[in-house]
Amino acid sequence: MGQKNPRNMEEFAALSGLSRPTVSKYFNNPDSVRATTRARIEEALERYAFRPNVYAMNQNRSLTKNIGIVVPYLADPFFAEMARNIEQRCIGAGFRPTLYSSHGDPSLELDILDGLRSLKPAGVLLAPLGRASDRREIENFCRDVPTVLFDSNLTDIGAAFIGSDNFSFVEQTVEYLVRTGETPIFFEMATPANPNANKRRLAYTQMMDRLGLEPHFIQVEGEGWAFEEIGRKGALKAFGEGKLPTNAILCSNDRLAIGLLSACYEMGIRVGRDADCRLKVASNDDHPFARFTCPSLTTAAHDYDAVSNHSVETLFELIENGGKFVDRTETLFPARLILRASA
Amino acid sequence: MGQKNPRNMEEFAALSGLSRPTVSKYFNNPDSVRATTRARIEEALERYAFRPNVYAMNQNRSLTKNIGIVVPYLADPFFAEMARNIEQRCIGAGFRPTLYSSHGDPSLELDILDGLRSLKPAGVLLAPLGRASDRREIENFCRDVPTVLFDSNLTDIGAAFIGSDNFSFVEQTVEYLVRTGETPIFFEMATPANPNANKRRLAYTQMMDRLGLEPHFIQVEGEGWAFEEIGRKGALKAFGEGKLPTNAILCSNDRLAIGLLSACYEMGIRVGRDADCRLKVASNDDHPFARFTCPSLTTAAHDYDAVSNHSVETLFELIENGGKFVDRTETLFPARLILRASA
DNA sequence: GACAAAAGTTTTCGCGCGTAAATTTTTAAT
DNA sequence: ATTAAAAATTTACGCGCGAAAACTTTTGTC
Repeated sequence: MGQKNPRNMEEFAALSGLSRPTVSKYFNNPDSVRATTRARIEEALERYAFRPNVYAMNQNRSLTKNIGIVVPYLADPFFAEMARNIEQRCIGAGFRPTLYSSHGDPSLELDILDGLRSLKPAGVLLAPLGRASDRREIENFCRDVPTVLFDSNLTDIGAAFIGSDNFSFVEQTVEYLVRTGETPIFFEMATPANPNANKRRLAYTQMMDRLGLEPHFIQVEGEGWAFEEIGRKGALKAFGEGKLPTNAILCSNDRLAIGLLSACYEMGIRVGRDADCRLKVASNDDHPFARFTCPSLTTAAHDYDAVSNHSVETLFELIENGGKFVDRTETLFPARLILRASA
Repeated sequence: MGQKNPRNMEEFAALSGLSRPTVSKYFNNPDSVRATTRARIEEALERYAFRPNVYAMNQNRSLTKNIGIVVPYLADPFFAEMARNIEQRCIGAGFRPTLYSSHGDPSLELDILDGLRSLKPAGVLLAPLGRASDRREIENFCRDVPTVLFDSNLTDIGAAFIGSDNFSFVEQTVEYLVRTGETPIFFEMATPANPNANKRRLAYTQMMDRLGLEPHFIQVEGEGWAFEEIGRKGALKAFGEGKLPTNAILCSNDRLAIGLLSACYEMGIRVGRDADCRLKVASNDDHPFARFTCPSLTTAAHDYDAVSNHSVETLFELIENGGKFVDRTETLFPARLILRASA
């Protein structure tokens, strides 16, 4: 303890009785030095507090051990959960993940990618904003930096896409509602920010067609990412305009449903399966808060783990593959229906 | 467009007709070069895509322009919102913020600080886990890196603390409930992770004492950060055990309240101000979802903006002051009572 | 218009490390 | 034990920039 900590790798190497490049090799890959050498270094690491200078390390490397994770809206616990999962796996694989949120702002999304570029990351996991994203710029970015898209697809951009199978979501929720004797009305934003929303609308139309039922829509106004408020306002308006054509609503996503359920409560509309309930509500996503709505929300759940695992695995493959895949793959995971009290 | 982009500052300087160090000065502070020089550089920047190498830049600097933001649990939208606010202000001031979440894990919290250390940040904004945090290690970190604590205080650690005045929260909610003729029972976790929770308990006891009322507690079991589920389970248990001593509950925080309200709904206990309601519920925080609970939640709101602004401003002062303050200050912002339907 | 002070620019050096090439040591097979 | 091959280590060099010191130009004053 009387010793002074080494100021750089040279000094540290001297203290371990080795040359600096040997120590350098160790830090880049501990298995690349002999076991006896490794032991000496690790012993020295216990005695002295030394960490290689990150900046000097990365200066002469074309690729660092950094991984960028970009999500569209971190205030949505769905993305926070995804990010957590992904972060852990990156750390486990010896990478340094850094999390960024576009906060719903396309120009911020580009700024983040711009900043990421100068960090020379080994790879990037990007959940784009969707419709609002600047396709052109993101495409440019993906050309330079190995990037895997997740959650929200931009056709032909990025080395691969991993997400959820929107058809499977709507298929299961529609089928369930119809099986219980209801005809679901599709509740969504008129101009959704996210491409998944469009796929869900399409899936609803197809499902209703297949089942020989007439599709109904409630398309609410609103821009941005404050979905709960948009859902609440839209529901209040829709309920105020008169009787609904049927007694069941299928929300495009859980955050809209949270708003809609709060509107129902406000207006005294009982929701659920009981005989005295005027309305059944189901939704899609299995948002972390879906089990705490009133009533708790019947919804089609993302396979969080599968999507985040497969995204990370795909990025690792991409990195090992030198940043390029011969073919761009799209992997979709099916939903799992979660029955709760709302339908 | 036929030109090739410069590979380094040397080449870029040549293209602008200047020497490299002049350009270097510009990048460190555009105002440190003459207006005519600045114009020439900025003109060249338009023509060629050049960004100084981040790693070479920071290698010889004792302090970078990085700022670390560490929150305890990012899946809580409260922290996501705070982080967003703070991020924006840092960017506006020319810093590079990076966001980290401890995900409720003390060892991860230390890992983050450890990683942050090697990034040589100009400063760090840290919202610690609280009770679970490793005080000793965080204290060490704060000795080496200019750090401002926010949201959750660790006595005498960090250069300053900025948070909310827990007494003001409970004072207002208790006073309101009592004014409306109710005697609030304090609903909280038996062993809360967060120091704010202890302060709120104390404030409740003091308030009840001051008002000459008998304090009542419901202290629910549970560890970790899944507060909604803890609140829900605890409420189901408490309601199942028989009649409550009074008809009003004050939750220690909104996330517990969200769980409690979902339990009320499940058990058919009507909550709110109406005559047919058996229970009034108020809470503290004004969580982003508090307006969407059923009924919407009466709660004491954090002054999000004030806390995040003042945290950032304090950090900037600290940085300008060379990383040290002569005195450690603690700044607390009062709450603002938000009346909604639940009480 | 002369001259000192201030501001801006260039010269020079070194930071801490990665990495290719040269050298040494270890391993394994004869 | 001998020796070639493999693995580990050392030598030597350069990356892209920051920053102090030396030098030059601009600014302001009388």
